[in-house]
Amino acid sequence: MPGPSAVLWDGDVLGGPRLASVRGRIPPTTISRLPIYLRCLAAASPGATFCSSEQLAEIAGVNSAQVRKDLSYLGSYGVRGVGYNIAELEAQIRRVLGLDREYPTVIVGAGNLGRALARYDGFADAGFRVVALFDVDPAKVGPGPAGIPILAMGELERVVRDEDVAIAILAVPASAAQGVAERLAEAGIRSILNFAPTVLRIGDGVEVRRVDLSTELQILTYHLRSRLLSESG
Amino acid sequence: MPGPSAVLWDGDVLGGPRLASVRGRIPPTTISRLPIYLRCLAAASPGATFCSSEQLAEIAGVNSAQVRKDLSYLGSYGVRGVGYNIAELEAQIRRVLGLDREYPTVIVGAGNLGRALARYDGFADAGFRVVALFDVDPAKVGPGPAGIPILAMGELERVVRDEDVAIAILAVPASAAQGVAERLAEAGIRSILNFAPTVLRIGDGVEVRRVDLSTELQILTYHLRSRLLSESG
DNA sequence: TAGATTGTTAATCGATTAACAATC
DNA sequence: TAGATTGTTAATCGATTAACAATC
Repeated sequence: MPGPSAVLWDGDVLGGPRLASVRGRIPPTTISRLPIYLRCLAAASPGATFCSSEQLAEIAGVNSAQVRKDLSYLGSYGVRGVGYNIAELEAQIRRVLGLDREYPTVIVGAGNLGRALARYDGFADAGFRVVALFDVDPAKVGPGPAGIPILAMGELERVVRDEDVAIAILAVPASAAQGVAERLAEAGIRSILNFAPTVLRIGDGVEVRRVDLSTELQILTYHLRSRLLSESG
Repeated sequence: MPGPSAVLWDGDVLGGPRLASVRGRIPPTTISRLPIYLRCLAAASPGATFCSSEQLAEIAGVNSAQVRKDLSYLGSYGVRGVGYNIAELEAQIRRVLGLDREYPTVIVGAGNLGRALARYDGFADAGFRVVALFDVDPAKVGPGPAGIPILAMGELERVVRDEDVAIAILAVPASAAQGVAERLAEAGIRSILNFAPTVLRIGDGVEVRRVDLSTELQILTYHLRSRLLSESG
């Protein structure tokens, strides 16, 4: 086993004995594709044991060289002439993404979006357990959707501590987002999924990902418009 | 005026006389930042007339050289030594993104997410008018959220035609997404915002953007895990 | 062995950013 | 003019992809 100074971090810390280590940084673009591959593998033919990069690329809608390069960052899970062992590869991707445990999650903002997200099955399916919703409006406090309680904002720090919450989903108005994000960071949250249409300014210790619904639509209209112009021009 | 062969497309087609043309392709990464800039400009100090690339960069959370490069693709809207005229720049970004008109939009899937999206103010604020929701479940057909009707899937083609719908928001289960996307394409929809956790395989004539909620959370867990490992390692 | 497919190299492509001349 | 800031160039960085040797 190499000394700790030889590796940046080591996939074997949580992994099984059969599996090679993950060495060095995995590029962000690769990370963002791993969940897609995971889903494609889960959807692969039930009987199959192996899956080629070509097949995976076809389902995921990417280039097969990209699949091979992406997977090479995880270590060697392919068999030349055969393909990738589906079960092994799935396990390794889950391990690299940290999906071999459950993540207590809170949703801040119990408006339309927050409540819909609380009911969204996809989160639970992927191992994200929503332990509570929070809202500034005292009238909303009480039993919430899908059996998840809606709590007062004052409870935030206590719940984060008691339930060991690592992830917060931010579904508050843009005007409130920055303030709430700062409170979450202060309470010890290290990961925020931000649905508020605003750029959060927060320390490096907190990872923020933004899901910006209007922005996505506006990018679509750019293409609609340019297609229109090229047709009429 | 240059001949049509000299430009790929021309921002003046819908633009005012004062404004320079947009020539050539705007890089996708730039397009995806334009909505952010637009929001930052709208949020800029109400009294101000000009805004520097440095200020804009600060609010948008990007490098100021990037702001200048991005904006340079739109033509020359800055004044050296002064900054960008906020109102002019806003107008030009809206024009480039095609936001100088309204877009009739449909939401397919009247589940939790579809209904929450129908109620989401951000869409209407940005000029996206949701004309109808659609659902396979006949029991859901009838008056829907925010005064928007829930219609049977059979009505899809008629509504798309009659209301000149260009954008569809896909909020159906993954298993149904591909089939619905093909119907939408067939009906003449050119832009799809896909919330179903699946990669759509569809012709080049249809622009698809994916919003993948579980994937976003899984990217967060990757960083949580690697932070955990580097702390304990 | 012959056929298939990986893992990796090297080329290409595109995006970011520092630096600075142009110019308000 | 002096100070400020743009617009653009060139350097750097990172991501994609074709090609192919390694090898099952």
